[in-house]
Amino acid sequence: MSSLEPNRCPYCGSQRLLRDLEQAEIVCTECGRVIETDLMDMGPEWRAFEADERTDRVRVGAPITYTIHDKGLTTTISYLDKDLASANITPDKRAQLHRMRKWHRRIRIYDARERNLAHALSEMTRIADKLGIPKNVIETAARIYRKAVMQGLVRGRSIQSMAAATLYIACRTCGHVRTLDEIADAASLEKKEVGRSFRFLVNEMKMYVPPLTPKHYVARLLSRLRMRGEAEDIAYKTLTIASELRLTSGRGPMGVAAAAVYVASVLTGERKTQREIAELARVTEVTIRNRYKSLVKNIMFEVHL
DNA sequence: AAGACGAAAGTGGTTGA
DNA sequence: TCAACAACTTTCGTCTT
Repeated sequence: MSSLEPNRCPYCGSQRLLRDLEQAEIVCTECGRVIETDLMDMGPEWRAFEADERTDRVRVGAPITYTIHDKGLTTTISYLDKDLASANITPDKRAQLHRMRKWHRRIRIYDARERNLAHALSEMTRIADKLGIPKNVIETAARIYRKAVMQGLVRGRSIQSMAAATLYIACRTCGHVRTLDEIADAASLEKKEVGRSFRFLVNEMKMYVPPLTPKHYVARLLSRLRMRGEAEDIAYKTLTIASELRLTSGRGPMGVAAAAVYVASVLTGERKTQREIAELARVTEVTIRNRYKSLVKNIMFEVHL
């Protein structure tokens, strides 16, 4: 680590080196040359908003401190094609200046993007860790996010909500069932904000995101209620019939799933209260009742116990 | 007393002119 | 941009177990 870092400027021999962690560089204060770039920062992550973040924020993953990466110290190359004495310059020099400006601009855009990406990635990892979302989903999310950045879709929107939305898309496409609620919660964002970003991304990127059906939710509800076997069977059969009868379209899938689970609990005798199910499904009892009513009305339950 | 039921008013988001 | 609209929630009184 520090033994690998130079303590003497290779250009002028000076030992007055400045280790700039913000820029991840070592700079010689004598001749001003940058000696080392892309230093690894071994210190802890500085930003921590909650008590337990302070303890688990260690130097792993991408840095998220570089919100203002250059502290306003960027170089700009004048667009006046004049020299110091305001005299016109040769066509040769003009062309050179033009090239310099071009690359200067490109490099700045490039590392702004990288920084954005790094920030987003750490955000996504944080959310995913909280929810126990597997690695492959995070990677899918990262790919989608990178694409979004390249298409310029992230600019002007909060990185957090875009990161959360991307993660949600990844969950959907990978078949990993998570509600928008859960992800918004873990990201400490408003559901509607994440939802907006989600819809925006899907529209702009013309992605196909497979819809979530009630069946996706049923397994989770059942396992949280510790129900299996027969109840599982009944819930799935109910949903199959319900979707054939078009009772599910236009309805919130969670409400339908909750109702199916309730039906199953009643039919098998391992009765759960509506409130209990409603709480887990994050819908109200009234919604369960309404779905449940239409299920009962439209489906003849032939109970084989 | 807890749970289920249902009416009525309120909420936030979508849609279509 | 605005109003109509559908789905869902909140609230609350009543009925059932």
